[in-house]
Amino acid sequence: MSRDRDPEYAIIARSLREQILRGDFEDGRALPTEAELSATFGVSRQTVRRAFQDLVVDRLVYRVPGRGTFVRHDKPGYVRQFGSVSDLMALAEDTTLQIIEPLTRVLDAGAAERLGLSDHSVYSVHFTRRHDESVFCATSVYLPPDIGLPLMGEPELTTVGARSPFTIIGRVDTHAAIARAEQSITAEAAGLIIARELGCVVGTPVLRVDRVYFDSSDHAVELAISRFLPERYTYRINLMRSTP
Amino acid sequence: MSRDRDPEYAIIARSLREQILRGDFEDGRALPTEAELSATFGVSRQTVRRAFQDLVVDRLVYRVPGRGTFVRHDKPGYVRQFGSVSDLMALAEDTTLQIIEPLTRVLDAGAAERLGLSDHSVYSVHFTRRHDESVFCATSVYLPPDIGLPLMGEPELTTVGARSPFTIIGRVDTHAAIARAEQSITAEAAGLIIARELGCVVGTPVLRVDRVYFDSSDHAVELAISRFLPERYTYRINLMRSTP
DNA sequence: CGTTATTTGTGCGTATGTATT
DNA sequence: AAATACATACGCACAAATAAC
Repeated sequence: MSRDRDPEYAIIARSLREQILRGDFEDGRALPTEAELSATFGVSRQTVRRAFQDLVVDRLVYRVPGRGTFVRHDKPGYVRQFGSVSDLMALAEDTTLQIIEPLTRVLDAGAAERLGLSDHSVYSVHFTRRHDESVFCATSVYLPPDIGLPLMGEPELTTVGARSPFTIIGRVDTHAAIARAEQSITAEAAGLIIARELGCVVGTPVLRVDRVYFDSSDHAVELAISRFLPERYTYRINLMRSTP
Repeated sequence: MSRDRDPEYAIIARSLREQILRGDFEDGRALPTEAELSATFGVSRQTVRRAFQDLVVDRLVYRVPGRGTFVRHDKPGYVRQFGSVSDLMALAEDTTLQIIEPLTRVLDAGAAERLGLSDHSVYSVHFTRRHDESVFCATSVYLPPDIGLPLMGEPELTTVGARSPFTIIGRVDTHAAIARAEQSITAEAAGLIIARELGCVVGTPVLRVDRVYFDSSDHAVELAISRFLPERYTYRINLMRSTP
């Protein structure tokens, strides 16, 4: 009956996710059992199990046969795995971006140098990123003029407050194919601006990820500096010993 | 090789994983369909779907309704030159390790769970790591009993204050060859103990890296939790779009 | 000590929907 | 239009782990 494009299990998963994030099961109490949820939502037990799968993959809960389902005591959050450039672009799949400072031309010697530009003129845009309606990341993007100028026509980038489900690097990739990226990861204390945007206290540790993207001619086409809230985000990588 | 304790879907998943890593589906060819695998393995289509779930979660394949199942061409393995298991082992080349708490048997439910152990008994050792005589990292290592017990004979691990130029994972690798590792990175505030060991103020942001190493049978053989001083250490990775 | 009830895990069969070819 | 292939959803049965008695 419901015009919901979301399948049943996704609705159940979202409902449970909200309750968990609200702290309804904080004291080690178990979540409702499969049988209970199946009754209250009026679906089969298999559908409830399908909903729990998502929560387990997100490391939001763990399940023990014979006992029940429990929220993880260690901070869960949004986990993404970035092992390749495509993984970075796939970020748009389940997150939305909201413009804080629209795309404009600015003078920034540091950013220009990291982009390998002789001039100090770069195009910059600043935005936050959400998953499940909560902000987990604030990002500043710097682009060389030849990449940034054509993007000035995109209302998603030039309108303050605009929300859209895409990645800057996805747009850049249509102009200049990305071949590789250099990435460095460190920890730092949240400053005044970042703390306000992420909704945390000044001085809170945040994860800082700097990425420089290069096209096939090995010219830098984007510098992205992101600050992540650690309790809402974990950076995950799989490492292999050898290639197939 | 396959143990009868493993469920059917795990056997199918392992079989597919081996074929994928061997490169059987490299040229964009689709994997066998659910119906085909269900016939060849003599199981229901649901069981095949359950096997594919694991591969999708591991981002080894992606599935397209109406088309089929395909291996991701940008697997983590492609970044091996820059962020691989061997890189982690090479850490010993220019750093030294100093034992803070020697290798002992402890009860730790959390560590045991992450190692996939049914029992809570694990072997644990805690140490700092130096580069150029200054500490940049404090690490806690947890090992399953069958790996940890044989290491109790190593004086470098059981003597408080002992300094030596090696990595735990290097030792573990001689007992059980490491095939892959899962790594998650986040930021946190230094607690009392970590702050003292790293020589920083309590509350300072530190980079926390959790790694779980797996052998060729996909059994966890080591959990290492490291805290890095951001001003002395930055984590760098190069990401590639495709193979060079 | 075993017994029993509860809860999750595995596996099967079926039906229907949706996207692709 | 038809066939193919994955997605969702229901039903059922039994196994295994846990906890309470």
